Amino acid sequence: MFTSVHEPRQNHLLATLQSEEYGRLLPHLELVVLRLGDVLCESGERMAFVYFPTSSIISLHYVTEDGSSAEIAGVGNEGILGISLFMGGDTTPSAAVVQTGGYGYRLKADFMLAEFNRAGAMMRLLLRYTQALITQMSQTAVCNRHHSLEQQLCRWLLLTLDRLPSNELVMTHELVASMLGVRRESVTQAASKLQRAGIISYHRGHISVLDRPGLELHVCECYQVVKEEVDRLLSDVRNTGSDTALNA
Amino acid sequence: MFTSVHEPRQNHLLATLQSEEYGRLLPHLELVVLRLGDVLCESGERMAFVYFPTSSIISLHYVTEDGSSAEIAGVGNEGILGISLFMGGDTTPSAAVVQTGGYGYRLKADFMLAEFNRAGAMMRLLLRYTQALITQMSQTAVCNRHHSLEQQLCRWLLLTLDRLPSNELVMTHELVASMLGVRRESVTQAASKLQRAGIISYHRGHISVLDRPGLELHVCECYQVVKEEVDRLLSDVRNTGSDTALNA
DNA sequence: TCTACCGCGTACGATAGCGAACATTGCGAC
DNA sequence: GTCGCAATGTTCGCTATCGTACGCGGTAGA
Repeated sequence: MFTSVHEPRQNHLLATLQSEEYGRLLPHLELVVLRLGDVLCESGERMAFVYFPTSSIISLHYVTEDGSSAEIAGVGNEGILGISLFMGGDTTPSAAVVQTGGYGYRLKADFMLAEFNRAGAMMRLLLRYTQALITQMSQTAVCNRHHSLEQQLCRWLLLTLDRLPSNELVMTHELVASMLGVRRESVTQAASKLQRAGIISYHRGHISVLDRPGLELHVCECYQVVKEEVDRLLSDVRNTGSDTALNA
Repeated sequence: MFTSVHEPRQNHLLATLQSEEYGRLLPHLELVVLRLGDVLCESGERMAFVYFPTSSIISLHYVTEDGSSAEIAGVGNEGILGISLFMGGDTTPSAAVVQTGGYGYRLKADFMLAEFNRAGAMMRLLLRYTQALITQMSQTAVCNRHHSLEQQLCRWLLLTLDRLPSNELVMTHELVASMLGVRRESVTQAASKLQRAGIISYHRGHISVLDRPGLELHVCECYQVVKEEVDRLLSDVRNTGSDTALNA
């Protein structure tokens, strides 16, 4: 995918850790290749590992009884897959599927849990990330209710773009449709409208964003809400840590 | 509202606590009356208290820029309002409004946080509840995407019913509409259909459920998914607690 | 007792997205 | 090269829900 040097700290959560915690984790972090379509966790299944994406993106997905699907939230280099492990439920009704192929690091679930249970900086960081994920899910619910497919497509493109180093997504209309929970034809319509406007350009499974400011003009508020919450919750981790200070 | 004796343990979270934790909390729990429409937390505001509803229900609500609104999730006697405090973010983009008047107990935020930071049974319980809340939000997103208004109305009625002692809701169509994020007229249509089917009966701000099994026939899978996750996550708290055992 | 407003009923055109069907066109396997 | 399929384009009727408008009865407050 990207032939640059692989480094766990390409994942923002890992990058935020102080050297003490990071040092404990490092020997146990295992580089993995995540291919598009890989199912990292089925609905109701306990994960043996948690994943820290670096150049990949994972989609939290729910499939209804009648076979329709919808993305609940996405996990990229800003986050971690597997929060149910430390939240205590072990499983979730949703599944985890690789939405954009790339790299990531994984960590044995038991090791992750032990680190969480130290109740230190790592725990506080993971909880803040979980709140960011909650915001993402909430906005998905709101957006599904009130905003047009075109707006939702823009939101999805921007959120995906923010997790990638380039402006090109390897992604078919069909796949986008399964993310947004709509028909492929509806995505084609919305996408071709954006293409005619010169905002994006696509061809057989590749989507390029040509005019990012243009995308931001078409998107609904949901994008900004999510982005600002993620920034707020995961940037200034240092000066927050409730009662226990995080000193470097 | 209900003239029975008030007791904090009418809230299921508080009822789950062992005597040690409960004993620490009890002197600080303050009985409060929550009236329909009360705003317990504005969007982006830090709460001074967390709330444990007993006979009341609180709605987590998002209001869009154009004034539309949608419920993200509800909090009743099974839960707690104010998770952002211990998750570390302090605030959320959504607001908290009383959806059904009644009683509840509140606790000073600082005290709650101190208890959470003991990293004991209380913390694990709150995290499990947070995961249940996440499931509720996820299903809201899915349901908004794929299911009909009638199904969503049934889901909402059942989830509300599960949190109340009687089969009567004090609730106008207008209010239900603002919860589901649809027009009042659409709610009237769906509700009158259910009334004609003999499943519910309503009159000027009061909705009675006459045939609960009938409701469950009309509801989508989302209700069961949420209910089962809440039960799973909050019933068998005893035999789970990761590394630290909870012995009575 | 009267009246204003709240809660609900209903109707009508508009529209976004659905479901199904079918056309077109690259690209990869052979 | 060419064959087959994946990816996208396009159309048509359909339905759920919207936006708007207005009617009507019940209930609370003067």
